[in-house]
Amino acid sequence: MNSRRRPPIEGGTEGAPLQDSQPRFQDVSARVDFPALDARTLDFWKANDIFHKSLEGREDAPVFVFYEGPPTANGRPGAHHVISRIFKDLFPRYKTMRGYRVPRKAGWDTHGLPVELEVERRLGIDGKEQIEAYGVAEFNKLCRESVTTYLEEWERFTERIGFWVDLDDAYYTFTNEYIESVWWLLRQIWDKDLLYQGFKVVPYCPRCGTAISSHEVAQGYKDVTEDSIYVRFPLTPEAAAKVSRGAAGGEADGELKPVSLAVWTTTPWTLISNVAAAVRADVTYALVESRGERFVLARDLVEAVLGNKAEVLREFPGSELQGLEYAPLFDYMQTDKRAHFVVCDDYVTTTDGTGIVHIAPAFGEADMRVGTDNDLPVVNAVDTEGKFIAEVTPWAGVFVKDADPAITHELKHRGLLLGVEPYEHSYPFCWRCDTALLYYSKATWYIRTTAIKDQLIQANDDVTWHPEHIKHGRFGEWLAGNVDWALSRDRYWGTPLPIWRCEEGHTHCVGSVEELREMAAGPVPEDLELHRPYVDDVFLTCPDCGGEMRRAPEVIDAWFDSGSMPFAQWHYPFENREAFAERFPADFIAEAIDQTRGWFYSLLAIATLIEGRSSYKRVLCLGHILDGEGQKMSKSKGNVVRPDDILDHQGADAFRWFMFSSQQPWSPRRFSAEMVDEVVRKFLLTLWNTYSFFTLYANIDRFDPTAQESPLEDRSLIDRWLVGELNTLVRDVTAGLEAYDATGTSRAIQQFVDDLSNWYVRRSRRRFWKSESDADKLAAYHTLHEALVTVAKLLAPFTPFVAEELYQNLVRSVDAGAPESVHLCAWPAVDERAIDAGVSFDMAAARRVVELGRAARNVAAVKTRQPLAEVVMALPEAEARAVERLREVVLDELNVKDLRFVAGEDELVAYVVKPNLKVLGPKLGKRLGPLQAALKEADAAALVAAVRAGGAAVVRLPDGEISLAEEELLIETGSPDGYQVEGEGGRVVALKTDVDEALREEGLARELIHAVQLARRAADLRIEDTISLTLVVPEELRSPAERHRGAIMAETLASEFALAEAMGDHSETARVDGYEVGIGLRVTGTIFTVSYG
RNA sequence: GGGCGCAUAGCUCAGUCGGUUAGAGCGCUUCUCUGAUAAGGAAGAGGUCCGUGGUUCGAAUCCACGUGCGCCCA
Repeated sequence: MNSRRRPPIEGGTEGAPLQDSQPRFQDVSARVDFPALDARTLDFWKANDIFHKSLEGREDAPVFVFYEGPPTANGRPGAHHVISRIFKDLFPRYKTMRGYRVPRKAGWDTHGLPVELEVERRLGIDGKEQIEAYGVAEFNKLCRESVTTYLEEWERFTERIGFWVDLDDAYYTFTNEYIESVWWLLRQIWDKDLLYQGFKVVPYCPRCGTAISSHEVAQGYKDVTEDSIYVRFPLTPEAAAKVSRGAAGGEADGELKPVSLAVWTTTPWTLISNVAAAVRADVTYALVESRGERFVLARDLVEAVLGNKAEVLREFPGSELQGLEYAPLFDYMQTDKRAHFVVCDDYVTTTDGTGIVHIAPAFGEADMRVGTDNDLPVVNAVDTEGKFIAEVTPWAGVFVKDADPAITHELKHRGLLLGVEPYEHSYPFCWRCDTALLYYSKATWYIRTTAIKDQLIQANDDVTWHPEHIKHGRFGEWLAGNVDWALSRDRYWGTPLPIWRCEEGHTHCVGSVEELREMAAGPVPEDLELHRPYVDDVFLTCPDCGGEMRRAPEVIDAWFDSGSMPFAQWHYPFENREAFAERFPADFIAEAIDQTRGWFYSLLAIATLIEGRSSYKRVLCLGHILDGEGQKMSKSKGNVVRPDDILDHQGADAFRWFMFSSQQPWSPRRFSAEMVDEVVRKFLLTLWNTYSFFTLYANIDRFDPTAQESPLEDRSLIDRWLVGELNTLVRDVTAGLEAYDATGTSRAIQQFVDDLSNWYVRRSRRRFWKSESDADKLAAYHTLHEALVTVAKLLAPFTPFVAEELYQNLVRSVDAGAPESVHLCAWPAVDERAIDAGVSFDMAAARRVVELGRAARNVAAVKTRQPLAEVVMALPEAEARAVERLREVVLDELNVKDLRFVAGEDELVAYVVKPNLKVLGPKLGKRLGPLQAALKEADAAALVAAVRAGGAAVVRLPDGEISLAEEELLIETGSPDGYQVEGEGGRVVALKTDVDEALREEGLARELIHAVQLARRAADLRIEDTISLTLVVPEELRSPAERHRGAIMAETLASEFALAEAMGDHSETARVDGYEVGIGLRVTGTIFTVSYG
């Protein structure tokens, strides 16, 4: 047993063999307070301006361009903001270490409806009328304040999670400069004649008198059951004749029977405004007769609508119906264009109704589009309060939904009603007042993005998407179905639409403040605020007619603001033309997946309109955060995890590591404090303890990594193994991050740290303990130090705080010339020469047999503390040689005295033979089944003997014999007497389970040692305390205790040892091998004053 | 209602080109190791690989349809 020196613990200095009183590394407690570590790291970064140093002095370095998708700071940051901000941090940090200059300009999104709603809520007002009564100037002032309410909290949060971004140089979308750039962009679009005013059907709340934005509508969908009705649209005689052509009985009686289109609708009140009926060209329709009347409807729906009595007279494609005219049901409304005829459109389906859809362009988005495509009039019989207008005499002033029964009754009275059917569907209601929304057409400004659809698709082709499927999936299809961008909003707090119009109808789009001043009819205040209401007070002189021009009242969609950021963050083109040129387009952006139709689109669309290409080359889509039960986090459910709870307890690195390593970034992830705890235990603490272990012993031995070297080729196998694994890790993590794979890389690092702690350090512990300071010990220190330093660098982008802590202590404390921060270091380079496939192979082989041996021990129920005589193995030759080279490791791990190999596993096992399906499948086909049955019955040993002898195994099947070669069989094993065998994949490990008297006594001695150690701990002794040990043992344990007296004393630090009849002070009792043992301990001194021979 | 995605152990996730007994971690039970560790090791219990049908000698894997969930759009 080696004599060994114990490390001094706090205060244990008397007589310590340390000559150099200064430890080189700061002592590291095994206990760690990550939030405190975060705080001191943040202080260090701030005090030394590390972030800015990572940008300075790199003017010649290639630029890696990152765009910050601006969050809105009118609410507190939540757990879901953590994920995007840490992914936005990971890759810029990595690229910085790869030598790039990565400027990171922060940004804040400040406009939009959510901001207004928040202010409305705070003021206790509701709706546009009340805002105007309150005063737009004051209202907008509050909006401006609102978006900065939580700015400080956001900034603190951003720093706290370690997101490095330049907060001091942030862009805000509400500044005059930003707005001016947006105006310039709109002017470019205007000049291309792509900005126009049109009609849009929007969801509208008739009670609130306001349009409802789509995200508000989404909150208000409910499943309701309403009466739907089937009505007839009587075809004109000419149309009826065309449809009836060739139908049996059509001409027979000489007189043409009337024919009606069968039409279905869930909103009878829209029939007043009907202008057309739509069919689908490629659907088969039928002319049918039912109870003496003739109808046209989709063939597949005949039975569902009219029952099985209907007789089909004729079938024809929908395209045949195109253009046929019918008599309008109501004539209250005049039309200024041709109306009331059949059109074809692919949006018609045959899942409900009749396959013929009634079209009222004023009341449906699809209807509006069909109307536009077919040049139909827009007829609107409803006022802004949702009531019928005066022309609709019977129901003038009645709320449309309330008129449904009367309209239905009227149709029935006129013989136009075919039936009424309750219909369940989801319908939107106002989220504020719960009134059923109406779809309503409304004048709106558009960008004609459809004109550049092909360019958009082409621009998207150059973008790399993570995950890949979004590119041609969700996003690609969204682009393919592109509709014009509805740009205007009838609101207050937003970038004002820079369009002025005179009474003659001339319009002008202003592209700069300077132009505004030039065109203004009167003086413009020097410090004009470009928001409403101030900008509304600026009138221009019309260049065409000299009349007074007033600004169109709308503001623009806030998505246009954020999508303008590549330009507007620089006040481009009025300033910073170079900065823009250098930083367009972005190499990388990252946001949550819901931005596909938000920022990802607005960025792409605006850049394509202006520059003809995408403003980002690569985009990472992030999934949403769910709670521990997989429910969406929402304030109303109260299941929101506050980031501070995690940051204050587990720290930022734990939060980050969880996000990186738990799931792919784009999958929705469950999240709870418990899950982060697991990350802390499994990864951060494992790493920390390895680090703590290193500093403890390195300080005792005054190890200086800069003083001496340990050439790799002179190091032991396990050192070379670790260095090889380390370099493999560097290679894999580098390749992974180049491919933007955070999950695979973080998992690889975690696996390495596990191997480092639980294999390398555990196996090497005694090398650090031993008292001789030889080359082997030095090599162990170098190896562990290199591994920890390299891991710290690899971790720097992932867990920047703990990486910094390790680096400062492991590198900076011994090398003042090293870079000031781990984040200023170069990314580790792979030393390909250190990757030795042979060494990896050897260690993997050794670890496999150790696992098999441990399994065998457990199955045989022989404690590891009980030494065994031998382990016998049958391994493939290369693995046997590998295990031989690592003989000592295997012996120690398995606690056996000897290791030997046998040539063939048949010395150790009984066989089971199975067919090798991969080989036999293609050869035998359907005969496989019978063969499997036959092999179960066969004499396995004989078959194995036959094939091993170089021949073939012959198996009898019902349809004849079959010869099988060795490679066509799989041979498995089972256990002989006196041994416990475990086998797997052609490897067999047999542990000799017989225990002779000497082994038994040695085992008992180890049991005694263990009992004494437990007693030491129970008595709260320090590690370095030496003791006087008294044992009271039964007769059966007397011999082991005496025979292994030296080992017991050495292991338990006993300076005196006696076997006694009765116990003294500090006595404990323990059970050893079923016997009661008394243990007496008395402290006699410390290790440092005692030596062992 | 439409588009896209996901679905494997109680939970979180792997599973390569279609192949033999579907794995890991956490949790649970039992055992074990241990004076760096909040750890480590072994075994056990726990599986309708969402369902149905198809292709194939063979499907968690490929195809079709369906169900559930998420996102986006209605």
